[in-house]
Formats: sequence, C-alpha cells, structure tokens
Amino acid sequence: MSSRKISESAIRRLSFYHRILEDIADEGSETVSSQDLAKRSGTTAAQVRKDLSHFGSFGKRGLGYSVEALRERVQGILGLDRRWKVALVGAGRIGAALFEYGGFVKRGFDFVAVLDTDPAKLGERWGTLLVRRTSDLPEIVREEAVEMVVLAVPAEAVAEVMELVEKAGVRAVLNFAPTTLKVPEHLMVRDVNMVMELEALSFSLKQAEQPE
Amino acid sequence: MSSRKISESAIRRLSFYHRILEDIADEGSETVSSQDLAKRSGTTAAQVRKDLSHFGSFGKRGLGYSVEALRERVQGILGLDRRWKVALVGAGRIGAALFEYGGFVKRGFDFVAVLDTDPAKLGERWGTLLVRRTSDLPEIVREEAVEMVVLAVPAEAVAEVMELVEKAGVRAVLNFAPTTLKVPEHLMVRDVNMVMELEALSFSLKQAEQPE
DNA sequence: CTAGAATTGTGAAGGTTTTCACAAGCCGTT
DNA sequence: AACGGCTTGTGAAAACCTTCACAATTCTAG
Repeated sequence: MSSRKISESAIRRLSFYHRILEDIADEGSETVSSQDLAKRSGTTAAQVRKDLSHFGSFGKRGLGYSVEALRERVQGILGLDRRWKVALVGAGRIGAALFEYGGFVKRGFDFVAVLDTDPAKLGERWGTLLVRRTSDLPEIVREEAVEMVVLAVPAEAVAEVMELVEKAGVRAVLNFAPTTLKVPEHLMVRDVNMVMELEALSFSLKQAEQPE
Repeated sequence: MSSRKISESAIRRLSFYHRILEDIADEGSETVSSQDLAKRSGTTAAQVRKDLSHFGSFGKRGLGYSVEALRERVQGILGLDRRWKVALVGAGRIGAALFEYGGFVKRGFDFVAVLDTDPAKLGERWGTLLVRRTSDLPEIVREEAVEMVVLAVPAEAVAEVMELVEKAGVRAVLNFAPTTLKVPEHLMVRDVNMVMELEALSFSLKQAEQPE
C-alpha cells in the first residue's frame, strides 16, 4: 500500500480495468487473474498487480481476484461510487453530441445545467434542462452544486469561461476546445484534443512509410 | 539527430508546438526561443530543445528558432505537409458532430466517405457525400484511397468494423467507442475516451478531498 | 576586435515507470 | 499431511523520460 503518487497512465489503466471488470462480471466469471486482466487491457500481469498494489492487496495468491470485490474497490478508488454533477458550457454541436451521448450518465456523470452565450439558444429545452447564460455560471454552480465543468466552446471563448469557472470555484474541467491556455495551479483541467490524436496517427503513418 | 524512438508524450508536445508556432506566426514574430515555446506549452525549455533535437538541429545558438522554418519542420515531422483521406464510420450523433466540426479539415484531414449500417441512413446526403454501407468499406477504401478511419459506432459494433478495417488494409484508426478490444500488431489505433477523462477528474477530485 | 548577453544542442544526472523474478500463500489431489 | 500447480505482492533491475548544466555559437555594442 502506498502514498499519493499515482501516475497519469496508472489512472488510465485503472479506469480501463474498471470497465473490463464490468464486462467480466457480465460474462459471469467470479474470479479473474492479473494475467486475464492484462490480456484484455493490453498490458502485462506485473503491471496490473503493481497498479493495484498502490491501493492495497485485493487478491488471493493462487486464486486471483474476486471480480465483484475488485470492481467495487476500483470503483471506490476512482471515486465512482457516487454520482457527479456536471455543467455543460457550450450548447453547440459538440455540446449537443456530448449531452445526448448516453455514456456519461451511465458512468455516474449527470448534466445539471447547460450554458451558452448565444441569446438565440437561451431558454431552449435540453431534456429536462433549460439553456442558461454562461455568465450566470457562478450562481448556477452554487444552486446546482456543480462539481465539474465540461467545456465545449470555441477556442476563443475559453479564456473568458475559465475566469468564470475560477470565480465559481469549480475545480475540475474537461476541455474540448483545441486551445493553448495554461491554467491556475489548483484547477484540474483535462484536454480532449481530437485533432491532436489524428496528428499522432499521421506521425505514426509517416514513420511507418519511411522507416529510415 | 536520432533514430526511431519518439515517445507518446513527445509527439503530443510536438503537435502542441505546431499549434503554438502558428499562433506565434500570426502574431508576427520572426523568431522564438525554446524558453518562449516552453512557457506557452507549459513545459521547460530543456524539454523543448530535447524534443526537437530528436529530429535535427533547427535553431541558431544565441538567437533561437525561425518561427516559420521551425513550423514547417514540425509540420513535416508530424506528416502534416499533405492532406489525409479519412473515412467516417458511424453516422450517429458523435459522427455528425465530428463531421461538422471544422477542426479536422482545417488541419488537413478530409472526410471522403461516411458509412453506416442503418438502412434508414443510407443515401443521406452529408455535405457532398452520400452515406454508404459499412460493409462496403473495403471497396470504398480502394476507390477513395482512404488512409485513416474514424470510428464513431457503438461499442458492440466495433469488433465487426475492425474486421472490415483490417480486410480493407487501413492502417490507422481513431476510435471514439468506449471499447475494450485489443488490436492486431500492424494496426495503429488511438482511443478517444471521454468518459475515461471524466473518471480521471473524479479520481483527482477524490484524492484532493481526502489528502490522507 | 573584444566583451557580454543570449540561446542552442547535448552528455550526464536524476527521477519515474515498467518489467523481472521469486518467496509466500492458496487450493485440489492423493 | 504433503505435493504440485497456480497466482499474488513486491523488492530489485532495467528501461524510459525529464531536468541539469555547460561548452559552443551567434549577435550587438563599444
């Protein structure tokens, strides 16, 4: 068992294990070995055991792990044993796709507000929510106990929204804008940059073509 | 200058530098130092220089880098000095959002086909394209010289599409489905997993709450 | 032409993450 | 109760990545 120093990649893998454990549970297995988990997640058995060992000792030697017990443990580690309240800022195409994509709700993330600056969009009904003014973010965060913000606005609007986010005291942001901005210390920002992923593929294809 | 062993994170940073260099060019500067690039990309000057040094020696001591020359070099390194032909598989919400999002086209990625399995969608007009059958992927890849596939289908459809991708001989896939599958050696797959990002935020928030 | 300020490119040091390898533990069988 | 097969948890080693630190180079000013 160890202290606070879990790497980025380890968290990613834990999230992956969590998903796999759900699949395995659905398939009806009661136990799983680090080997099995490794095969399904494309890593090694030693890696799986090391990742888990940072949080405790959940397996039985000779036997493996109880699928259900491990799933619960990992869920707890990731903070997914509760629901999170999320505000969506940006009611454009990407915002709409995210909102209607069921995946977030299924994993415990509920949209409790949708915000935009476009006056034409204000008051639009999205599911049970009405689109509200981005500038009202601080109040909305207070009223709805918002804990995370999903940012789906154009790059040029990001700076402005980030100020509101800070004023509102939100600590976690998932940013979909391809922006360059650097953020305050205490704010946790993660960027989803789809273009960057394509660029990485481009790089790899190019490398493969010209092996020299 | 060095051989083939560029890390994931280095590629990410190169992509970031590329974007920043465009910004700097727009601002009219002629030269830039590793220090400047570092500040804007949230890394260190030494890191910037080390990243670039894997591909050659592009700067002038005492002076820095020529913005335009460096931008072109990085563009070339990333394989972005050309356009790429991309097929979109999955004409649902996420597919639509990706298709209409201008960011890809702006960076050199052109959608040359849209595919879906839903008969109701076949023949729909998307921009200048008609939605075609997913099962025709191999022909379409040949006809349109497709080089990358963007996968925006439900998790349960992924395996099937991946088989077609392999049959078609496409080597690069950007996958938006939250799926577990591991892929053949020669196929380059990158996953964009938005839920995983939220889960990482959840983990960090939880850690922050219970510092012990 | 020299001195000084700036900045690169890069070996070496330092740090972090992954892999290895094995003792310790569990279970079923005889 | 002892054996053999299997699997965990974990130090130690290896691999990988980042930071440091400095010689080498360029430019400007005097």
